[in-house]
Amino acid sequence: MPEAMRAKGTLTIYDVASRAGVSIASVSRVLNGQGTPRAETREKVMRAVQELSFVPDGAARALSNGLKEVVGVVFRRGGEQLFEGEDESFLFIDVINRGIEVGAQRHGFDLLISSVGFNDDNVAARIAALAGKADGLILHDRMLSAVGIARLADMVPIVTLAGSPSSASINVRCDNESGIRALVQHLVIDHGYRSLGYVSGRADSPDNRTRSRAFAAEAAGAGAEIDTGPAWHGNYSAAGGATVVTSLLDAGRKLPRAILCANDQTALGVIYALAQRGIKVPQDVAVTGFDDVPVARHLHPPLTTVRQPMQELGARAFEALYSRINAAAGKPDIVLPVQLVVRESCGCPPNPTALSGTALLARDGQLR
Amino acid sequence: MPEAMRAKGTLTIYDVASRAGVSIASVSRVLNGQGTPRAETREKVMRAVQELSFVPDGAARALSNGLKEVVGVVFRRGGEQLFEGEDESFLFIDVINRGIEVGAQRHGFDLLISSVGFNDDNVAARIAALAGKADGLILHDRMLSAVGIARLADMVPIVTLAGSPSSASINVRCDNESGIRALVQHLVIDHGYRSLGYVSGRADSPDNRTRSRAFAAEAAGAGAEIDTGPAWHGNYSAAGGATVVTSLLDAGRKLPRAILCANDQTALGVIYALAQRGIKVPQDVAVTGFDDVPVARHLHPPLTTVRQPMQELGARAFEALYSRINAAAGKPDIVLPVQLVVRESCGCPPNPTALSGTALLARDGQLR
DNA sequence: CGCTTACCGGTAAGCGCTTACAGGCATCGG
DNA sequence: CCGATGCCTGTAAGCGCTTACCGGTAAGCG
Repeated sequence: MPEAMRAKGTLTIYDVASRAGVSIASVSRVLNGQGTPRAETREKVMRAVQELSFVPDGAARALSNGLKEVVGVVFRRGGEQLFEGEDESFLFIDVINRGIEVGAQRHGFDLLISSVGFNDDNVAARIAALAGKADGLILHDRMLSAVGIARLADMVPIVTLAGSPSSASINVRCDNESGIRALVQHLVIDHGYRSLGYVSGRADSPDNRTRSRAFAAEAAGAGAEIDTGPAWHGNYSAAGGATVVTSLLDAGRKLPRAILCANDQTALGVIYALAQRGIKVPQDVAVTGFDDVPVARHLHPPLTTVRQPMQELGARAFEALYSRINAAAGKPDIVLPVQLVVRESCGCPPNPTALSGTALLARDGQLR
Repeated sequence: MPEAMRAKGTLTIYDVASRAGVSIASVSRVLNGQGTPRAETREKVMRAVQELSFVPDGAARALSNGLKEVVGVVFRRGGEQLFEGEDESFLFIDVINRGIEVGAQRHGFDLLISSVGFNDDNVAARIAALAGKADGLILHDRMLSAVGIARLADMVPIVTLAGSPSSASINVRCDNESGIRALVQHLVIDHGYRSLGYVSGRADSPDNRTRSRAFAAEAAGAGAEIDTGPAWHGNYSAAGGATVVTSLLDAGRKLPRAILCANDQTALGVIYALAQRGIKVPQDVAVTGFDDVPVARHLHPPLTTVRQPMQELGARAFEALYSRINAAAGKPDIVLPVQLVVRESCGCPPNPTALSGTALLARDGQLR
């Protein structure tokens, strides 16, 4: 395959050196600001670089100094059948990635992106290949088993998002417990709802497990009844949320006064299914989400949820990885605060200052 | 800086070779399926690779065979002040990127992502650095001047999105002319509107120029009056669209019966500003967008617009780049078809089968 | 005026991998 | 039974860059 870039007369540091009339070492030194080149030398080199519009080869550089300045990011891309509006789901991931990128750029790193389909066979192989091209990896939720992560982790530094910390990898997540607590308290104390249900996310998601556990604990603490069981298992998708409601209703079960959902997507489906059956939100049943994805405010009614600082989640993940790449150790479990966002799906009145739909607002500075 | 990954006992092909009791050449051959290694040799190598969980270094590989299997993607990230809901704007770019990635993965390539802020100083330098790490570059709209692109293009293959083709670079765009034509005809012929206005995008955008020109030509052809002038210059943002309407109104100008917007974001702002002044859409003034971003259907009223095949735009951009990387030439100007999406902002009645809000629909297969 | 000291710049050795080339061994034919 | 013919496998060169090391020149000092 060498014919690939050979075709274009690849220019190298040698070309620059000979044009500038100096040695390749000098060129390298000027380009990297090492040593103390004489002003004249520096100028000759710079001129040659300009004239040839030379760009040093990243691969050679990486090979030589053992640093690629690249971080790999791996995530799942959606499944096959989607709810309309579910396109937005990738927004969640994309916003986090944007945050990673912001952090990365501060250190001259770039992001090497690789998504994995839900039924791709060779996930581990693909991730390994990515690892070979990067200095470290950031894995979104549920990409690899714990052992998979462990194995990978002694090849390259690893940071997981919404996973679990391990001896070898760092995890970054938001404060699920506080978010659920705020939600439960708002529903039970402020609204006085006595019965609650929780539509879970995927069973293998640490975030989901934490939220689920926090839900049970908080509800008990607040003295509310909770409705649980396998019928309440969702999978983070809108379709999953809709299915839960539909089958609950078909089984003749009475719904609790308020339903908490594992994430906003699920809430979207729950609200839809409720509407299908003529059940009013929030008059008959209140519904809440988790994440505060951008569509949340466009739903009818606007969704009460918990905002995760998504950009910052990404930025912190990069920072953690970066220090790990530089051999610095750091806390293996990074937890970011969340914020309750009260809209109308919980039963609160419309907030007159925040028009849903197309309001003109300066954006709250989430990060930086 | 060599201490970076040196810290982790970097394992190399030599380690694998000695553990397997063969030469590094054999290891390489097995790993790449070159030559005809004996079954026994292959097995010994594979076992050693497994046991050590060895992953070949991408940089060394790239240096050796002149192919990094990485494409760089560069785009602008939004400015500072945004409309609420404008977050979605990056969805447009992200969907295209997703398309690029799908195409890339088919050939074992990964995406190296780099966004550029609106007032970053050293854009050219950053892009050049990226070029050094990739086999080719895909540039989103308005990243670099024509000469900038030309200079870059004799370093690495370049594909631009929504730009202009040049002797050195390939461009991929959608069929703006047809989209505008469909819109104008729908408004003039189907609805009978006789006066039209066009809120433009940024003046330096080829897409915008094409749309603007097509608008004038089609309107003239259809016998409609058009309202133009500097007051109609927007900039692709919602704020820009709102400003156009507001200043038109403040200047006491009468609005045309229908307003076409350069993109959906602009339409969002136009609809907002109109609502502010108590002007009804579509009863008083019809409004249309361009792009069909996911929020378009959530607006009030749902936005009539032109759908760009965003995923496919990305996929095609990659394919073009890929063949260019392999020295194959190809058409320098790739144009993809668009589709008129009629909703309610043009004055059409609600479509009962397509509920806005949270309808449950299988998604129309845009691409694969 | 000659020697030390500093400062630059050049030479060359790798970084981990692919692959052209050549050598070894076994098999097959004469 | 010996030479020819392949089929594998190993050796080594080189991809483009960084940097340790060393030699040369000029400046500083006695």
